Amino acid sequence: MATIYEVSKLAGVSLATVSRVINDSGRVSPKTRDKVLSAMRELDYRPNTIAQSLASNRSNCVGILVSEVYGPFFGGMLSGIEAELRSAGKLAMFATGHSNEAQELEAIKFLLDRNCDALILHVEALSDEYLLEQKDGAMPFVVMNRAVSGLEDNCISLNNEQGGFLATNMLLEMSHRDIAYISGPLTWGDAIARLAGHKRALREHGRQFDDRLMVEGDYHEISGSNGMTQLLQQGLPFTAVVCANDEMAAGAMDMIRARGMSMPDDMSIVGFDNSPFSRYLYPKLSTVNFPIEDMGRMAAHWVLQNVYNVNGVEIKHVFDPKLVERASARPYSK
Amino acid sequence: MATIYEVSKLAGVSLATVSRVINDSGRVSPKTRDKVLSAMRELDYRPNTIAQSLASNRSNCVGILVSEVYGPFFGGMLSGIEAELRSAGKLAMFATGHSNEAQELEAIKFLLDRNCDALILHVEALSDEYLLEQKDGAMPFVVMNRAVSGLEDNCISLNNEQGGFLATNMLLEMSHRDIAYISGPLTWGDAIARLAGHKRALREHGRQFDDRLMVEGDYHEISGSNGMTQLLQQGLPFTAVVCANDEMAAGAMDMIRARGMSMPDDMSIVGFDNSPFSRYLYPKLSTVNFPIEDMGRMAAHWVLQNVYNVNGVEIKHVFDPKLVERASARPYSK
DNA sequence: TATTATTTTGTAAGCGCTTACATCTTATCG
DNA sequence: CGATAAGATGTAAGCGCTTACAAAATAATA
Repeated sequence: MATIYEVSKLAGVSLATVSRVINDSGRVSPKTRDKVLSAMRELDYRPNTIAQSLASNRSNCVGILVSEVYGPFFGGMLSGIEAELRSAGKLAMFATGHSNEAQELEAIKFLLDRNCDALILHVEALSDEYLLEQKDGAMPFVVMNRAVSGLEDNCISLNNEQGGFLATNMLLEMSHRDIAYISGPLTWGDAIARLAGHKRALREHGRQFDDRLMVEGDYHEISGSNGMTQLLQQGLPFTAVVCANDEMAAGAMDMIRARGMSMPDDMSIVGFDNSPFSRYLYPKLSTVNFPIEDMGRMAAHWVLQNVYNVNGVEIKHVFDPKLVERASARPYSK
Repeated sequence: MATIYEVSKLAGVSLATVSRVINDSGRVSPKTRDKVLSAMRELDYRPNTIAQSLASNRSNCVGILVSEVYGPFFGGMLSGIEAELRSAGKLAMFATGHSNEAQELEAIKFLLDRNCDALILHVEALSDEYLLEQKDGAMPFVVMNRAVSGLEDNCISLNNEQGGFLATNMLLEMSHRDIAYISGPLTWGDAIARLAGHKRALREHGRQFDDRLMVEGDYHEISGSNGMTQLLQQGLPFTAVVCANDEMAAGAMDMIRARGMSMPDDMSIVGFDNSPFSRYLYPKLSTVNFPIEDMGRMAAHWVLQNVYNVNGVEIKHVFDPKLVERASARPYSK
């Protein structure tokens, strides 16, 4: 592999000049630039990025920490981030934290050691305090999917409360009166917010929230079917259920069917996330859209602007969810 | 950030000695090692990986090229690779090729420029010839999901033919006689192999393959429903259909239902891939398992063994698919 | 045209590490 | 106990770039 030295020799100029044309920095006369450019072409020269990083203290890499690389959610996020970064010539490297504090910390260290220029974090176990402490540290970072107060400028999140509201509100406007709710783990902020939105919708429609019509799941399919069983066994009447994510909705639907009920006739159901598979379900699931890919792109923009000084769109910190109406919910008629 | 120089000063030894304890290379007396170790601890020293790479000509990064980072397939693959690499202290960096030759080539260059130590490629547009040419190049690489002849040692793939066979064979053994097939794009090797397996099953059961009962899709949902429509409109009788992937199966199921038929009573259906969502479908989809995560891990092992000399399990180049029997197919009874 | 400002180019000192080689210690053995 | 081998440590030359700073070339101005 040719080095900058060989290029400089072939072009008959100094190292510095070659470096200048590579980085398009400083002034170089058109004539010299051409000489250098053609020398580079002739030698098929490609700068050694490692050496560049060492000398410039810039790696052009951004580290991405996700809980899992698996699943539609993270897939969408990575996809958005990578596309955006890539088109700016930056590299994405990733590590996983598995929603576990020790692993998240270790992954951050791992990425830090790699001399990333910035971090995009989707962390679930790390505390707000920890994140706050890093705010003025050396490493710029964005946090996805959380709205940490005092750290608004670094966060990109969804208005989960509004999403929860939209789901229940739709059902209410369809004249459903008794609406059950299968929540996500209430140790997580997004689950809390979604539930809060559900309650607000109830309140605004003059309905009272009934504890017994709510069960806490863990965002996995099985907790959706278990939750549904529990709800059904109580014998309390309800004609619709909102699930805090699509996985649990899938589980719930399975159970509803197993009980011999049909959807949406006997039971309306709405999910949350608008996962790719939600439209494969039967009936096609009405759900709340989570624009995770757009949010990923936005995170990448944040980095591009704040770290690499490329200016682009204005950063949007809080995204709004939208309802996706399909076939799993329909107006209630006695 | 402390540098190796400060460590050496604090420990009262030379740079070389510190480097030796960092890399656990060469001989260092226990006493000195302790001194160095505690100096490192005291300074919270962490080696600068960029500098290490430059000096040692090793980056400890492996580049991963996938078509998309989206979707269950690539998600599983990345997940497997990352987990394995990570536990060996190696970094995964990725880029996307979008099944497009120019983009795949560019992504490879991008990764190459990043001084990866090896590449894991999931490429669809690049020709066998191109891959063959790279075989003895400077950059070690594994290719996923293809079995290029002459490059067996670098490939990790699924026995797609066998998968296609299993799907159709199951149906045949359930006494179905007329089985339709919705194929993937026949420009791709895996689609061709799956279809070949289908034909073999037919043959082994003394049935003749009928052109009219086969349509070519593109692996997306919509082509599954379109394909199904086409199949149904011909008026030829058939009681089961196998789809070359689960997405198309989802589309086909939708159409079957839209036509007022019910599954598996009026029509049996089997998919391919065992995507996570396949068990959310109704009825739960019988399908052929694609152990993509295991294959990802294996690719990582290949790299670990061939590039980093860490020895582990024996490399398995061709994986066998397994049938996952669920509810969407049942024995035929007139 | 001499003088000064401006643009273009070169020089050389790192960036933080690895590693061949040289040097100095300590153990081994006749 | 001296010679020799083996073990421990140090010296210094890079790895391929960037970037102050200095120097040279060119343009602008009086």
